[in-house]
Amino acid sequence: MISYKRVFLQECEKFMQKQEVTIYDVAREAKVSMATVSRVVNGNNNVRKETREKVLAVIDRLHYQPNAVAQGLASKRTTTVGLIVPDLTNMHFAELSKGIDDIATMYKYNILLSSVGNTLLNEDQVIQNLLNKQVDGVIYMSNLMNEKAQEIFNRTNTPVVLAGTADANQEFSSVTIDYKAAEKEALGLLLKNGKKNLALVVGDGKAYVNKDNRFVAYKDFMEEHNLKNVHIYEDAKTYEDGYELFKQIKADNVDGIIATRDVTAAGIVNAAADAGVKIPEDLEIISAASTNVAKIVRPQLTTVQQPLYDIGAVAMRMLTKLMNDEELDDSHVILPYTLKKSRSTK
Amino acid sequence: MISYKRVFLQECEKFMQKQEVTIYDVAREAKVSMATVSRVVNGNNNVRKETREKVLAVIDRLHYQPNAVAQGLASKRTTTVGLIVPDLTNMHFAELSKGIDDIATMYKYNILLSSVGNTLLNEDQVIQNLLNKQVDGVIYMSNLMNEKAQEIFNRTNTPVVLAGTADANQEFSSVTIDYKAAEKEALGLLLKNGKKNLALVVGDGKAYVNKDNRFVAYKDFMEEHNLKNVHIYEDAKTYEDGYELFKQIKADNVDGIIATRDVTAAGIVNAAADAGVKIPEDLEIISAASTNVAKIVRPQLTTVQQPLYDIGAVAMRMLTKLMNDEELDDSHVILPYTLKKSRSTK
DNA sequence: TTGAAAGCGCTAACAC
DNA sequence: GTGTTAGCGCTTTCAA
Repeated sequence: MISYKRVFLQECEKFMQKQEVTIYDVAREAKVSMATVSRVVNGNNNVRKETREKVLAVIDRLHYQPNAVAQGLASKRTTTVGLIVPDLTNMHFAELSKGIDDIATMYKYNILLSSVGNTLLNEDQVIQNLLNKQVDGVIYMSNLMNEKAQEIFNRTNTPVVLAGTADANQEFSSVTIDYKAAEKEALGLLLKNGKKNLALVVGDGKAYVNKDNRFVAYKDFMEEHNLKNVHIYEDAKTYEDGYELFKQIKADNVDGIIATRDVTAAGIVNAAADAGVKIPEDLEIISAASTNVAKIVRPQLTTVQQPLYDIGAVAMRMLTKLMNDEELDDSHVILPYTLKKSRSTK
Repeated sequence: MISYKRVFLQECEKFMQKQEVTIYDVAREAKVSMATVSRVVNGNNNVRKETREKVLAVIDRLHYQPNAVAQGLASKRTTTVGLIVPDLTNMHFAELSKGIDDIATMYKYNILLSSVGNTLLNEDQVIQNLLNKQVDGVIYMSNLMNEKAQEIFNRTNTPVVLAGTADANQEFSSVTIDYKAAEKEALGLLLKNGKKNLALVVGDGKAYVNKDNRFVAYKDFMEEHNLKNVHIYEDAKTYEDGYELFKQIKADNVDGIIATRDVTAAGIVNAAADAGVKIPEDLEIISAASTNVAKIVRPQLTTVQQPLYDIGAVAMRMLTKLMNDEELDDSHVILPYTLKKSRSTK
């Protein structure tokens, strides 16, 4: 019965649209079983050389390509990993993604992308959707996981690695830098340069790196050095936000700034220039990120150099191990950063 | 027999790891057939209200989530589209991707990402891999499709839309701007401002937008206006490339530049400033792209504003129609651009 | 409105 | 080294 259908389809194909060649067709043409074709396709060694060659010839002639969806269903592995990212147009995430992508490619994984910046879908819906697609693993780079999302991750066996972020309880594997130490070192530089009225400019105040790290480090530092004027500016996400914020900064007599995004820092720098405020004489500024923008703006920004590409790459490498049921040497990798001095500080 | 296995698994689940609830389990618990559960899950109206509610209650209780891989195999639709992009850290592609992503989300498609910047895999291998995963459609935004890739696309029924690029023969649906007109308008501005020694600075000279559009428009323009000194600089991709290139530009006495990337333009601008060359008095420059960088660099860049987000969004919308077997009103959409004058030209 | 059953294209025991 | 066969979890006729 099936063979009738096959024959019919074959006849159709001659006149109609492009065929879908299946493993079944290859087996028939090569006069072997499906299992043997499967073995050849998957590089299994238990195939006689001549058989292999015969099968490969047919595969070539018929332009056979395995259906990865069927493979996925049968083998329970999709060779696909989910990537959860807030916004690809933010260079921070683009750089992380590149590291992830390169290692994923190396290990023959595809990437299923999910943005969560969008308000159309909640984060937990996005994650559930990804898991329903049977991804073998997930890399999470968003700012803060909500409770529902955590619950979902806990209910599944799919391994998860956080890249460039972490959860407060360290329940998930993660790759980060020491954000607190970086923050303190940067503040230390400003203080050493004689600045006393130090401010913190961040994008999302609720993000783990800010709330649980930079804010803490900043407050510690201020207390340690007996500095009373605490200035934390939140929601400064764009160049324009930075440019606008400068008025406030000036009104507050701030003379030293750590900005978490360098587009924001660039906005502040340009606004200062336009207002005749001299950098670094009257105002010093350090960016906690470092993309192209940091070297394009004049004066060039002193930055905390995060190894974003490496963070992504290491996270993906860790994920490949987890997907392979290997043990991790370290579930919470902390990569080194460097404070790169440039013209926006003395 | 099956039921034995089920019972065994259920017993296991109580002690062991997290379960995988299937449509079969839901059907049994709700005392209906798999078909009915399937209908409920897929919002089919042919289900009595009470039955639906009963099933939904069980789904909720069991935390049932459909296996999208199995759905894909059975229905031959994966609700996934492939995205082929050279480099996500290039803002041009990041912006395009955002438009694509938003519309994809709106239509409930996931995005399977494939970078082709990587030399590990050829473009055609990447594309074949995407198709093997049974994506319902593909958005292609790379620079130039090689022949093998075209062949693969032609052999498949999977619809393809090119975003921000096109093929010379217009065989594929595409969304672009009128690159030639934009180029000529920009050159016209430089000429009007008294610049005579006009140069073109591009990244990839083999890219369709350059080879078949900007180069052609440039050469036309030069001929039309009887300008003899043709200067085309290729492979200027980064800020540093731009900065380095300035020496050559100066040596060639160029006084007007169109640069296709604004990081490159920024490099040229900063190099000019460092060399004491005045912009726009001695050298005018227009960027054919416009990202944040164009407004951060001083003097701000005059740019050709491409509606990148819209190009991506329209391309994805077109793809949804093609995947739905709808007719397209127009297979080659051309979106408007604007020449936005700023401080890098008079 | 519901159910039974035949696939979707492949993998992986298991048998030979 | 190769074939047989029973699934993977779902959709989709077709019949009732």
